[in-house]
Amino acid sequence: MVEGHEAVERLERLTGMLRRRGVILPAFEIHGGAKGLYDFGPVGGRLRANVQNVWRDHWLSQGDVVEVSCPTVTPFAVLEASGHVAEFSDFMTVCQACNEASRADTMLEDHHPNPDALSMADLQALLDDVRPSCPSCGASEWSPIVAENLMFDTVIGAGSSGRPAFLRPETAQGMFTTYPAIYRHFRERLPFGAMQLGRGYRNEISPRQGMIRLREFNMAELEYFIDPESDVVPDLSAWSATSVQLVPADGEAFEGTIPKALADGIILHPTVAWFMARTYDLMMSLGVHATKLRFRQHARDEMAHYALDCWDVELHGSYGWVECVGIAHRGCYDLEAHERATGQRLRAWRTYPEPKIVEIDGWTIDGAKAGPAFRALAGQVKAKVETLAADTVFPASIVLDGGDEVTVESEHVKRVQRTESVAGEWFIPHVVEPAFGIDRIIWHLLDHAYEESGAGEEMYVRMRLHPDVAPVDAAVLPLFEKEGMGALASEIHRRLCATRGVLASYDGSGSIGRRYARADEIGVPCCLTVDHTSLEDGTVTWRDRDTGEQTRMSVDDAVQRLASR
RNA sequence: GCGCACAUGAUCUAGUGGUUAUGAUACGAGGUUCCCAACCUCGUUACCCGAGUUCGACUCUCGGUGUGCGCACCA
Repeated sequence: MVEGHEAVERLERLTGMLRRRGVILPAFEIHGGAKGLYDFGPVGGRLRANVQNVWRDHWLSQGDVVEVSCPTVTPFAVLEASGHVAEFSDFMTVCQACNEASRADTMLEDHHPNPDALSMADLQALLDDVRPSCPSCGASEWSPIVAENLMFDTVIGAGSSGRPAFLRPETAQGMFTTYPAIYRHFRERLPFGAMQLGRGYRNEISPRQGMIRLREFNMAELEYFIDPESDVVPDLSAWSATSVQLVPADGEAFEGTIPKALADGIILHPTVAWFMARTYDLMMSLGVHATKLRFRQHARDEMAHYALDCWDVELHGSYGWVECVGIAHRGCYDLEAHERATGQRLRAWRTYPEPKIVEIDGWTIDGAKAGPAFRALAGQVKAKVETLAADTVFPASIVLDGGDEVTVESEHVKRVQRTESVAGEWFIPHVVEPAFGIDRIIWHLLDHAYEESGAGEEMYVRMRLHPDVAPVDAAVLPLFEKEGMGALASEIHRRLCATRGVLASYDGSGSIGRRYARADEIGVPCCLTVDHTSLEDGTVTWRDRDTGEQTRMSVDDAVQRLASR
């Protein structure tokens, strides 16, 4: 996956540095480590927090989005309703000849219209019956099927009273299950969004590629609920000059603007286009390189069956193009699924522009007469009668669902004639979901920002992180730790750290050049150096990470500048 | 999950069935230095875990764990 010898070495130097400096490191290493689990260390912790804050502020700025936080432990029934129990299970079988593991349903596709939907027992029976040949060696002796569930399972409560549960594989379900509260919060008016930053869990068969495939990961999802019949179109004019790389499901990759791709029918839905555009802005404000970002549309057969359109944001880095964001139009799938499973109403009310006048003209039963006449069948008779046309002549013979035929006399029925005014209707909102893999994004921020210059012993490393996400805002460096310069620098350091939103580090060891280098390596955007002049007039030099340029300014100005960023 | 390879200070690495296990960088203390990994002195830190073979294992064998790569998997 990693291409080229030089790229592999760069990747090794980068990951080595991230470990050494406490940015990202394997978790539980003193116990031997655990696959697919990573720590954000003393430097990485704030990097992650900064990325999450930029993400949070970006979406909250829309004004119609709220943040919620739901449990990671999720009852079985929730994920059964959402389809995850079925979707996240693969039925594996192992070839007895060559030990190659294969998915049973994949091998049986030619023998059943939809083997993916079969129960484990039925699939086993079909496998025994068909005995497909192994795609690897051609033999056809298979081990019994084993269910591989990609979700971590657990139990809520102890002993026999415990309810089966999973650690959530995505945060989205929490937004769907809490939909009624969100709907109420927004005074029952679409569109609106709910978002959540949190952890998700997938018991991956084989975590690989460092931070790219994790078993526990940080994700951030936004569920934007819309009225499918609304003709309000988001204003995309702000992006009419922003060219992005687009890879449509059919056709060649090209560069173009999002509004044009929508107008040309390549992007299928205006709200999807809106979130693509907003996501592009977010990626830029995090420091992603525009040339290393592309939108790739899912092919029809790649999309979940309910999705109406889906675009991934892929970022390019040491592992090639990696899916980091998915922007999916999920239709009404999720709310409908939970509604079906619970019987709760997960809908929104749509008021018609004009109330609809409905003429009701038909029949119903006269309970006092029909009840005694039909006794146990009265309910069924009522249902049937209410479907009869207004011009039905009684007595009439009708056939009930059970096959019984009854004769309904005119005394059993009453004419119903009235005019009703219907103000609106309930409908299931559609959902557009941008879902972000925070760890993957952070990885690419680091990968894009990491810059080496020189070679061998002379190599110099600079992490050109965006100042909004840089783990440390400023380094305070006394030129020498004597004659009061150290004390003054310590004072400035404390003052900066006491300033809301600012984190500074103090470094007094080694030559000044070495300390600049240490700061550059983890991407500290500026260094404030205290020298002899500082002792005289209270100024410091502000050194810019990227240019190395120094500006002399008062301590107050420097603090002010950092605080207002 | 299968196969191949690898595992030595904080990092990168040398090396050995037998005394005190290399080197560099980094880190710490001191000195020097008026701004970009300089220099001098001193110092701290390591053979992944567990069993086995052996008088003796960091070294050999097996198992585990982790890492990389290939296959499979990836809502």
